[in-house]
Parts: sequence; structure tokens; C-alpha cells
Amino acid sequence: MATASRALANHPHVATATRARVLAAAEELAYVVSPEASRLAGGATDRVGVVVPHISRWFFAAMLDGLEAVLRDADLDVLLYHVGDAADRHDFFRRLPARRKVDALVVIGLPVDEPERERLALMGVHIVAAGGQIENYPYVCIDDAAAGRQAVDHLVFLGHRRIGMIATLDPEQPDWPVAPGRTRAYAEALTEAGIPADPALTVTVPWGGVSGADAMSRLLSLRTPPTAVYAHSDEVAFGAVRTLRRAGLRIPEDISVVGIDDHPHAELADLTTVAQPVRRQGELAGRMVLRLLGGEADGDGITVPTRLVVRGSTAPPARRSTWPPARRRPAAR
Amino acid sequence: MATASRALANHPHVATATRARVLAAAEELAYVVSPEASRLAGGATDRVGVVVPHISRWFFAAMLDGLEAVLRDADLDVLLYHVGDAADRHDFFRRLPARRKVDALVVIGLPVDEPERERLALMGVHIVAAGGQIENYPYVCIDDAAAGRQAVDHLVFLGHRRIGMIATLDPEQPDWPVAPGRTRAYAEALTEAGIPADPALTVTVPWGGVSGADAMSRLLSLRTPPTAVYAHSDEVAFGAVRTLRRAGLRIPEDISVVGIDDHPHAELADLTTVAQPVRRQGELAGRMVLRLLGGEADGDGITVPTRLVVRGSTAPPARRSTWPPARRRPAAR
DNA sequence: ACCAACTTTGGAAGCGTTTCCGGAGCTGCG
DNA sequence: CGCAGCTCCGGAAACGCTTCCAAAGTTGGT
Repeated sequence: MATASRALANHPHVATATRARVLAAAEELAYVVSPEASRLAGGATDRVGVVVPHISRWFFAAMLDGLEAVLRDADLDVLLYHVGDAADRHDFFRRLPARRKVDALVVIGLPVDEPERERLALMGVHIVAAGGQIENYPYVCIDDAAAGRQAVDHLVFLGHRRIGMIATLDPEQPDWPVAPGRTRAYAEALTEAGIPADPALTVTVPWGGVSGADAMSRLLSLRTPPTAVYAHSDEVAFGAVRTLRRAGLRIPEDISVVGIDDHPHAELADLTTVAQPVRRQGELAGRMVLRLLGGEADGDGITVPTRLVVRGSTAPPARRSTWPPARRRPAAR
Repeated sequence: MATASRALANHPHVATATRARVLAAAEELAYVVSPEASRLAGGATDRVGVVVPHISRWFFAAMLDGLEAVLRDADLDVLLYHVGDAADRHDFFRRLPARRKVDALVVIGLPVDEPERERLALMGVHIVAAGGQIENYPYVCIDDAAAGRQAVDHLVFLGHRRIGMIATLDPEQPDWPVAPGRTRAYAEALTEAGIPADPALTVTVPWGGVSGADAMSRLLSLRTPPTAVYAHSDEVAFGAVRTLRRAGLRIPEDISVVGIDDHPHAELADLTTVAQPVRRQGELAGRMVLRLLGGEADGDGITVPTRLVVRGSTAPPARRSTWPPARRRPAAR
């Protein structure tokens, strides 16, 4: 038994012939080591837990995709934990369902507060944060403030002075801070450009396309609507675009729209946006896990760069005289 | 130990007071049963494997979302296996990485052939197919042919006679049959409507928005382009829409577009489509797993209904005289 | 008051590995 | 030719549970 165990585990001190014999027998019997017994006897679980607040949103799915790829390559299994609303969240940190089941935990885009961190510590495993802004753990993310600046600065550069912002919050957890950097960026960019702040130009809605559409409606209901809109995320921007179309406004002639993320549909919708390498971040988080598991010290965290992708949804504002748009036309569609 | 075990497992024959004492102690020590040891000693793994060919595509992510929800509710863990390209696939079925690690396996939207089925049988666990057309296992899916008919029949009903089809194949596995029912439906609908088949009107491309755009370009390059296009999936339809917009064609006045899936963006893009309850299918698959694990006999499989969702991308064809469109206008955007 | 039947408890035997350790066989050097 | 020092191999303990079984304690009917 001992020898077979060594042979299967590829340990030294097994004669080549013997090893071959063991392997052959295993093949013949379609034998695989029982992971349970193996772990019981000492090894690691070879499993990594991944916690996501939303599974079917592109951002999280893409992140998971990258993560899974590198973990799978390292022969680690991925255990998926969906922590959607506040109840799930509470339950997750109280029961710690991943306890004793994983060697490491990756938390995707989910702020973790101090009491929660204490609970996680109980698990006694490595923790990596991806797509979030948790400084307490090694992390991989973008600089939200920088990304926001790229978006808003672009609008400012084009000459816009009346810029609206559609900010988002998590529909399930309205009190979470979702990317506060993106909001901060807006304020800073305007201040720096000497544009006075107008609270009416900021609309905060739950994340989602339909919400984005509503938000845009609200902006259009202002006596003087903005000439450009900065949305916290592409999906929200898509919604805004729908409202503008329905209103018969032309993009970008009448109003510019910029998003963040570079969602695959942004290309199809010709949306100017700030691209972030989502899948890549997942991969990097995976590598980070591997390194941690390999015993290397915690890296400091990685911030990946974002970049403005200019498409057809932004342009300089129409000259003063043409606003509101001269000739109203029927919806283009 | 025996008593504690029973108390923790909620088995009978433990005095209420004793049980309480055990639970209290466990709480105090932040103790959790070691799943490994527990399984070793006899239990199930309480884990379900999920095999998906694409993680970040909405369809698969939504399916996974529903599945995870019901499995999590039943306190089962979800082990994620991404089987993307042919190499992954080969490797998965050869090594069976989920072997001995799960009590059941859910295969999402992935045809499995006979030799592969033999390999899976080796795992000796329940298998459920979701979103695919595998009759060999209990399954949950839609009737692709019926969905296709709903889409094409709608176009026919509107009066279209020249209807194009954008069919898709899996970019990673060009030889897989992807929803052959959707193709069959097209042929049947046309035949039934007495419309002669024109092979030039069918374009097959790898799945994806950009591919859809290319496909539409090809259709537009025909001497007489179609007056309506049936896309196998919404994402492909989005691409087609982009091409049409760039060509300055109006939807639906100049050309109608219909997709399948009811992707969340379909609503935002005002795309007529055939809706299928994706998340729901995941949930149903999850329930099916639960039932199987509970020892109930294999159900026969469930086919969930689809329904046409009419939005703004379809309309009766322009009268003959106006095709090609009378006044070419600049791109509407 | 006695016995059958039941409830509750704890002892002990696995479950399938890994790893420590000692023994057997071989090699090479003095 | 003898012995130190290797390489291999296998016995056995340990990992942390679950469950079978027997023992002890309780209850209720007669």
C-alpha cells in the first residue's frame, strides 16, 4: 500500500519498474485515489472556494472564467458560492459553508467588513480578493477612480460642461459601497475642469439596464439635460442609450454616452467605454492563489490598468444654439 | 463520540438535553464536522459537479445561477468544470477529474456521444443534462425546433417571403451540432409556407456578436438581400443589428430581425425574440438532481415552453416598390 | 413489584489514504 | 571481504468521522 501510494503520488523512492506496475494496475482497475481519504490522511483539499455576488452578470462570469482556467490547470477544483442578497451574505459568514472544504478562498467583487473578516479568518485559509477594493487581502483589481477619470476626462476634453452621471448600487445590497472611486472620479474631474457641481446631474439607481434607462429618463426630465452622460457601467449605459433613442435623440450628435467595463456588447452597440481586462483579472487572481498555496508570501496586490476605448457614442457637444436639438425627428430605430 | 456524531447529524435517539449540550459545545469551539472524514466513513460527498462549455456567456451563467441556487439550498456544494475546447473535452472524459468527488453531475448544453457516455458511466453517479438535447439522461431543455418555428413563423405571418437565417456553431468545437432543431425549424417553416428554399439565405458562423455582424454583411451582399433575418441567438442578432445600422438601414422598416433566447439586452435593444426561461431551466435541473439523489426514479426529462416576445425589431416587409429602400439616409445610430 | 420493550449512551470497528520507520537488498570503497 | 550508506519496500499508526452493537437506564403494563 505504501509503495502504491508513493507511486501514485509521484513521490521518489519507488523503483521505476514498480511504479510502472502500479500505474498499469491503476489504469486497469480504473482506480483513482479517494480524495476524501487522501485529504484525511494529511494532504490539502486541492479545492478553492470562489465567492461571487452575481453569477450571471458578465463581469463576474468573465472573472470566474479566467480564474477557473488557471486553477483547473493547476488541478485545483473550484467550489462555487453564490452570495447574493443580505440574507445569503449573513448566512455565508455565519455558517462558513466553505469551512474545511477549501485551501483558499477567492472573493470576487464583494466588500468584506471587519466582523466578516474575523469570521473568514476562522477558516484558516488564504484569501484573495478579485475585482474589489479590499486592502486587507492580496487583491487584483482596477483603479476605479482612474477609470472614472478616463471616462469623465474624455467628455471634458471633448468640450462638455454639463455632464450627467448615472451611479449604481447593488440591487440586493443597497448599502454596499459599489465602486466609490467611480463617483469620486466624477467630482474630481469636474472640479479640476472648473465645472461647478450640480447635484441634479447625478442619478443613483440599482445596477441594471432597465435602471439605466430610467436614470436617463430622469436626466432628460431636467430643464437643461446634460450634453453627455457618464455611466458607471456599460450595462447601465445600454439602458441610457435606449431611452435616448426612444426620445429621438441622436448619439453622439445630441448627447454623448460613455460607460465603463468594455462589455462585449459595447463593441456591438458602438459605445465609448473604459476597458478593463476582466478575464485577465480572474487569471491573475488564480495565479495569486497558486503562489500563496505554494508558500510564497502575500504579494501586495495588483492593480491592472484600464484604457479608454473611443467608439461612436461620444463627440463634442452640439454648439449652444442647437440645444435643444433643432429639428425633432421621429425615433430612429 | 458516537453520541456527538448523532447529535450533529440530527439523528434520532439522542436525548434533547444531550443534543443541546453537544450543539452548544460545537458552537463554543467553532467546530465543524470534517467533510472528508465524514464522507470517508460512509456518507455522500454532498457535492454536485457542473460541466459547462462556456462560463462567461449569459446563457450558461444564467443556467448555472439557477442551478446553484437550488443546490445550495439543499446544502450541496457546486464543483465547476469548464470544458471549453476539444482538448479540454478530451481531457475531461479521459481523466474524469470529477471522479469520486461528486454525487451527481450536471452537464449544461454539451452534447455527449456514446464513448463519452461510457466514460461518464464509470463515475457511477447520477447525470442530468440541462439546456441540451441528450435523451440518454434525464434532461431539462427547450424544444429548439418549436422555438425556431415561433421565430420564423412570426416572420412568415408578417408577410416576409425572403427570410435569411444566421445559424451558429460553437467556435471551439466547430463540429458539434449546436441546436440542429433551430435550423430544421427554418426549413420546415419555409416549406410549409410554400416559400422555395434559397441556400444563399443561410449563413453559418461561429457563435458571437461580431460573427453575427459579419454574417449580416454577407446577407447584405446578396443581389437581393432578405427582408427579414432569423438569428439562432440574440447575441448574434445584436451583431446583425449593428451591421444594419451601419448600412443605414432602418429596423424594422427596411429589414426585420428576430433572435432566440431573450437575453437581458434584447429588451434594451428592442429586439423581437423567442424567450426561454434560462434560469428556470437551471433550477429545474437542480430539482431533478435533488430528486435523483433522494432515490426517486429518473424522470423522463422536462421540456420547458418558449414564447415569442414581440418587440420593435420586426414588422411587415416594406412594399415591393420601396426595396431597396427609397431614400438612403445617413446612419441613424 | 417484575419483566418486556424501548430509549439513550459509549465502545469499537472500519472507511482509504499518507507517512513514519525499520528491514532487506545492493553498491562501492577501504 | 566487511561495512557504511543507499535505494526500495511494506508494516502500522494516524487522520476524523459514522454506524453497528451491546450495555445501561427508563417506562409502562400486569
